Amino acid sequence: MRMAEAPKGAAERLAYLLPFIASGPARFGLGDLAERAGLPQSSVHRLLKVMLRFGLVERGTGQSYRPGRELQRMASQIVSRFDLVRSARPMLQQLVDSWQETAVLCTYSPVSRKAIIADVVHTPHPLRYAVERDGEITLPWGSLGRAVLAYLPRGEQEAIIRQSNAGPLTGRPRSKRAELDAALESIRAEGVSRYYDPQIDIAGIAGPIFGPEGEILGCVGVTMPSRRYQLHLADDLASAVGKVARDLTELASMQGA
Amino acid sequence: MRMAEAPKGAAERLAYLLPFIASGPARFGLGDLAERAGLPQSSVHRLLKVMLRFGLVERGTGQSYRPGRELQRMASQIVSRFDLVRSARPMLQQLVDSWQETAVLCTYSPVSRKAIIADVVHTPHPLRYAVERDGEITLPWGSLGRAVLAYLPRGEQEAIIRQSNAGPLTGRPRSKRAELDAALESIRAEGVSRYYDPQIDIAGIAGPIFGPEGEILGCVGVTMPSRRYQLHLADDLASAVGKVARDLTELASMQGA
DNA sequence: GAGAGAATTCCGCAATCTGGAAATGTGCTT
DNA sequence: AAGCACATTTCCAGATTGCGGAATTCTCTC
Repeated sequence: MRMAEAPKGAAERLAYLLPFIASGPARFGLGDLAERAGLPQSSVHRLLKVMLRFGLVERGTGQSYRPGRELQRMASQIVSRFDLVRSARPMLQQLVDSWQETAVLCTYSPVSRKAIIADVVHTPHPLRYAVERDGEITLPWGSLGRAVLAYLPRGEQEAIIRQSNAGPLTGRPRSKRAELDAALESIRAEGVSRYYDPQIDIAGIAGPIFGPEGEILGCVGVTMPSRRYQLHLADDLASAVGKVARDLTELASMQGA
Repeated sequence: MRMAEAPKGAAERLAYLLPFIASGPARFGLGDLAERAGLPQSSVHRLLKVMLRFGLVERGTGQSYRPGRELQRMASQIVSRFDLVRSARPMLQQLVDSWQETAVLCTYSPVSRKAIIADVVHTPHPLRYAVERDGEITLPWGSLGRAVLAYLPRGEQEAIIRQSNAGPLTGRPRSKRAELDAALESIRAEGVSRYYDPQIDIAGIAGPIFGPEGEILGCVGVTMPSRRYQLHLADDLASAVGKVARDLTELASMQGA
């Protein structure tokens, strides 16, 4: 969907294709992949031959490819050391049980410079937002995005802010830079990101999750309509969310992450 | 550890390095990786720069690299569709509860042409074999290996048998080819692999697990000292193991695997 | 602050990659 | 069965990109 992207060089292109395969359908054709990736078929075919040899893809029935068992194996191996999603599940559930609001886990994707919704436990309330797994979250908006943005290295922050200003309008004027900086600073000060915007009727609280070397992995948070936000004891909710985030950070540091 | 392996070309080398990173330590140096992979440092460095750009690796504190968040993310995504290891866990536990013998889950790695122990639940008996996660299993021996080998395409079977004959001695003469073929045939006939060798005091029963397109993913099985094997009602055990294997196959087909 | 070891850059040669187009293969329809 | 449409695979010549030993720079350690 993005344009003006066409990595040069075999290694770059292989790395570039990997996510298309990992997140693509269980069966796909050469043409599909070439189109999705925006690369010439003959080039994709050459790379696919390499991946075939290394088990990253395999041939399916008829003329089709599928993600390879070696890829599966590697994925299991990586995840088996530390599975953030699995570790977080019961905690999300716990948050929903206690507060009756939707709990979300996001992981940060350094490449797309977005946070991706890795897991959700929905509120029992009938009024709730359509938060779905694998959804993308742009970092400068909302409690979830900002909980991540606040802890990114300065340079990356800059790039993201510039990029999302240039990006498509989101229905409201971009917040002023100074305002955003202040918000990020206060997130770092409190260790929890709060967001409350009655105009678009959304509110939330989120806490950052770090890896063993202090790099930000993602965040946990709860989101709700801003009207319901007012009914909660926000500070209690914030400390509950903060605790979950810290617990996950600790887990990530202990296990290999 | 293997020699005479040095993939030519950037794409091949990138694919070649991936598993070293995925299964390597949480922190590693350029030199480490270069040595483990048997490639010149400058080449590895060039590839690492590419991976860096794609988030497959990241810089750690000081001079070190670590597996990247993009790699984690992809792994989670792949695993979230269908996690054989997670699905199998309760079934392994169940087998151990019922039979008091060590239950094992293996996944087949097409590249190394071996099965890899993905999970184990140990028997409560004090006398048990040292079966450990991530351990490698050569296919021509044992119930586990053969449960996989029996369902591999003919060509791959040939390669594996030839390769392991040429390989290091394993303490006993290689079984005759005709004998092995007969064993594999009977495994296919029964749908379960039985192995019983009083000489080295080991026995086991294993069943194959298939993916959505009929490709073999791995196997589940129980292993034990051959003396204990005689005490069990082998047919009941075999049907229990077979059921677990079929259930996992069905799960793998329903979910995206 | 000096030294050891690691990571990074350099550079000329050439092997590997590139992509349009042609050839081959596969599955579906008549 | 035969033919058709579409997807995959091969081909090719030009040149971009990869290659790796050696020199340089950087970073921890003592």
